[in-house]
Amino acid sequence: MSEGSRLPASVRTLSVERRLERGEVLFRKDDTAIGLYAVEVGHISLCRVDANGRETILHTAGPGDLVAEASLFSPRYHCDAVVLSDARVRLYPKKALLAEFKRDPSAAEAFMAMLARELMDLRTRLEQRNLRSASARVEHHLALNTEADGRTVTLHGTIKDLAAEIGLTHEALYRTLNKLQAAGTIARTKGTITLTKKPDV
Amino acid sequence: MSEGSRLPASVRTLSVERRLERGEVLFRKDDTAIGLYAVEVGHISLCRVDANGRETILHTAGPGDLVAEASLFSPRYHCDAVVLSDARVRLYPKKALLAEFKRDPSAAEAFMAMLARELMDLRTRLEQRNLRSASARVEHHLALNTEADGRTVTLHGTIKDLAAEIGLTHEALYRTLNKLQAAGTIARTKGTITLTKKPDV
DNA sequence: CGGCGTTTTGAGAGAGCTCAACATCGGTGG
DNA sequence: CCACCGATGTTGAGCTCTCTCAAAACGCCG
Repeated sequence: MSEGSRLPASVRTLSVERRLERGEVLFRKDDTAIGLYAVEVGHISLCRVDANGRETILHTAGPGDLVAEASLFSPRYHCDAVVLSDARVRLYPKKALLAEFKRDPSAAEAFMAMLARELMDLRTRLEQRNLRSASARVEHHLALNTEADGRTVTLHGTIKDLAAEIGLTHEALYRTLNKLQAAGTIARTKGTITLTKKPDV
Repeated sequence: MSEGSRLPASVRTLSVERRLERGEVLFRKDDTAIGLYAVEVGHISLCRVDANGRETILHTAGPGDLVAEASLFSPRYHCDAVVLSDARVRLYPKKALLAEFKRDPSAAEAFMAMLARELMDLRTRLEQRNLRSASARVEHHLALNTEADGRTVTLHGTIKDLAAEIGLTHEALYRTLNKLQAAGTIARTKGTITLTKKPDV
């Protein structure tokens, strides 16, 4: 889902690996919060069950994502965490983490920085979702994901993955890429997309 | 835009108010990062300009939103901040903020907690945007914004505001609310929407 | 009463989703 | 080496849903 900004190495030693099968429950709402998790493999669904018993998904976390950061500052979890597909996660016990933060302020700062960076990223993604047309979304994504040269975008997964990331069906994405290519906005090679310089009207 | 989780009171005294008119620039990419801003009135647009000179909007911050939290951990800003509509913002100088965090770890913790909470909120919002149908979005929003009773949702602005918040046109929202009401899913009064108990099939 | 913004309803069109079929590419095993 | 298989990539056609543009009813305030 996300590229996964790593937790500082100093706190990684405090973590515990855990493997889970689909359907298992990582934690439930109102369970005592023992820490946050980093998803390494698989998917975890965070959801809440309403008065009618229907569940509402808050978020689906994939490899590289953190789960329940807020549990660090709360005695209990605020939603259920269910394993969607066989997963490997890493538990960072909150006690150890908070102690480490107190012991080493730079670790705390690194964690804050990580949260802040992820916030930025999410806001940008949300902004992207406000764009309705497929081409606008694609261009938005491309414009913000170029290499240093400002024109080349390296694809890190399949086109289907990209489609999911930007909230389009893969068919729509294929067609949009074709249109953009035909229009001369982009050029494609095996694993990259290049933005071609547009004349300034 | 958001409800606006406040910064801890202890750091508020470190802040400086500033008023800006539409079109003014709060900061530019690569400017020295002097701190983060809290938007109190108006809107700030965060954007980046690509190689072709076209700007891409990363985020639009409104009252209650923080801007450039990541600047705390970076020597320079990473995008432009332009005033969209006459605004009042509050600058929290990073030096003072970081010093305060070091002096009082609980302030640091409170800040972290705030970031974590906002992350949760944003992820949920992004999840909501993955729902394509208007009714699904509305129900998602309602299910997650009930009062303690789990059934009543208090509207804090106009319906138009709500429409913008969940990413629909106001027309679509009106029609959807009508449908849900006709279907018996919700009931409406002046400033509230109530979820009516659904029979469990 | 007149004006302004919200609420509401109507009609039409476009864009992406859905379903479906087919091509392509790697990997696997006979 | 070739047949097979699954997943990705690609294209087609129809449909639904929301957006857009328009207009009218409503409520609030000066």
